[in-house]
Amino acid sequence: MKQLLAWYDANHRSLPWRLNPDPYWVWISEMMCQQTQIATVLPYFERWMARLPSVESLAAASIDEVLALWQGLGYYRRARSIHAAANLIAAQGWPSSAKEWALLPGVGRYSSAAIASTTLGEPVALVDGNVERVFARLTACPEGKPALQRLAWTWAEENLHQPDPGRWNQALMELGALVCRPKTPLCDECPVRAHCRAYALGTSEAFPVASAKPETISLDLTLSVHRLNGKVALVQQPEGEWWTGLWTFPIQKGSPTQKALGTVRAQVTHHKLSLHICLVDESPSDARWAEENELHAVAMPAPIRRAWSIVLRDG
DNA sequence: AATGCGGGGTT
DNA sequence: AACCCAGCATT
Repeated sequence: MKQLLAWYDANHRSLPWRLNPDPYWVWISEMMCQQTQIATVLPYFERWMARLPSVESLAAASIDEVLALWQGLGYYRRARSIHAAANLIAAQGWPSSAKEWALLPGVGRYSSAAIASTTLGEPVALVDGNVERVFARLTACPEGKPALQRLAWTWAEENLHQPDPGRWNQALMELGALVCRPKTPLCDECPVRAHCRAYALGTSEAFPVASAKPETISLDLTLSVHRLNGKVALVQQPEGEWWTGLWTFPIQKGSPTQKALGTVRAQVTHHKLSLHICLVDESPSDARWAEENELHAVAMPAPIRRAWSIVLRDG
């Protein structure tokens, strides 16, 4: 498997946090990259570093500003975790091992290993979606998700390249992202195909074996847009609701009783949301009235922002 | 080990 | 519409 490192050196993407493997940069990048594609993250990362260039500036920022910088990335709890962790780091200093990293909110087994191997050179293995797929094909693993993950972690630990764990981990993930892709893997370009059981069988695309998908749930929600004198009513979603902590128009469960101005559809994990937009005259009881021309600076989920642009166009 | 958490882009 | 993405936390 030594060919992998040479391949990585010659073919890896030049990412900001690789050019500057500072703990702050690597940590933020790992948080943004959770369940999110690299290409999506890049513009958010640049904007973030321009505004919050250090852990001290992050700790001093308001959660509203952090959420606004996060707007559009999804899984907004990550933004809250980062903000909370920044205050811990500002008070206690940087973690000095993967084990310490994993004590911070939002940092689990994968992220702690990624950060520690990259910034500290600590010999800790990791498995993400890429490594899991690489492992599944290399070994033609017939197992579904739970067993596959367990086996992949064991494999990663046994095969960690001790002299340079950070570069090795990056190389495994990069191989999964660029060559050992989910669909149409580029096996002819693979530096380790000589070791690949699925390639030998000619069935690379059959791995990893698909597991049962959760049933999609359809939900109707009514979005009440109250406008008055150039202002609009917003509510901040509480814990336990969709888009916790972000600003939205008042939301009721169910279909509207009046005719909707339009409908915005959004997919949230395995939920399919239909957001019916209704214009309302009377003022809501419990809301913040925001100037319409300041709305762009408010942290709103992407579907809500789409709903607002429909109101501006047709309302 | 299995869910819940509750987004977004790509094909 | 399905699929996947540098997962985490809780049970």
